[in-house]
Amino acid sequence: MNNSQIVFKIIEKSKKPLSAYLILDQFQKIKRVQPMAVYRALNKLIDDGKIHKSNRNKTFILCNHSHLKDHNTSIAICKECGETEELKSKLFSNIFKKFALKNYDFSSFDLEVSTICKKCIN
Amino acid sequence: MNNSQIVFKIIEKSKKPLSAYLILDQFQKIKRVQPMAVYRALNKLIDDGKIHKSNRNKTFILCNHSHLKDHNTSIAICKECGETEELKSKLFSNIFKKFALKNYDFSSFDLEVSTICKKCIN
DNA sequence: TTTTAATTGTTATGTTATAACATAACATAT
DNA sequence: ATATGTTATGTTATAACATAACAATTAAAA
Repeated sequence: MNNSQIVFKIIEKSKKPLSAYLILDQFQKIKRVQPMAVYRALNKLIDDGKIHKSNRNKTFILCNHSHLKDHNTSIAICKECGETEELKSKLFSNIFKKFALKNYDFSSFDLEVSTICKKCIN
Repeated sequence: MNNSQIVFKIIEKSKKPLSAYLILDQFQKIKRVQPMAVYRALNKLIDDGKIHKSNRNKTFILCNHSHLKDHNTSIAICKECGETEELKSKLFSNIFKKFALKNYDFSSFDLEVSTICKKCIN
């Protein structure tokens, strides 16, 4: 197993979204590695479309492959607990098509919506 | 002028989205302050709905007040140049109403879409 | 006026991420 | 077999972003 595969496994096994340094902690139980190794593996997995990154929480989550045809990604994040869920990008691409913005091109996008999950709402 | 007002002015004057530490640089031309002072001012401005933060680029931009009634925010960011633009949240709140997700509540959200601006598209 | 709350100052530290340089490991062409 | 290309990995250092914890000051309410 190469580093990317190890990192993928770590993310796959985790119930919670993991930050790069939490992934590093796990990784170091297997092998002595530096942060750079984790970041490189993460970037590769992102390039390969196997994981997504939440910019808000700086965590990395599995891609659920619901967007194989379009390479757009859309995720929801709970502001409270950090839980994430992948959304159907199609909904948004339709909006972007309909209400075109003169300054931006939405043929490829990466959307992140911070909100609150129903467990945390109280 | 208190710190928040100074920070607001700095953001207002800038043509480009500024990171916290770029704001700090500007701030220090006026007064000797530490990063904490900037972050506190920024958080206050965000709480007051006067600015938004881009999680992707870690930059702070003026709120254009197009969302006074709903307190939701939506911004587009160019992956290349970091330019940002505030979008009409209404478009998205409609989607979220229509295609309700069972695990999330979208009565209040904060949406960020990374894409490419037409200047950078080539 | 004194006590309370809010803001600001300061130091230290924590967290996330990349630059820069070097080597290993393996495949393919000469 | 050896040179070359390519991808993955190792390593050190540091840049960039952010908060904790506590002290001092200022503003506002009692």
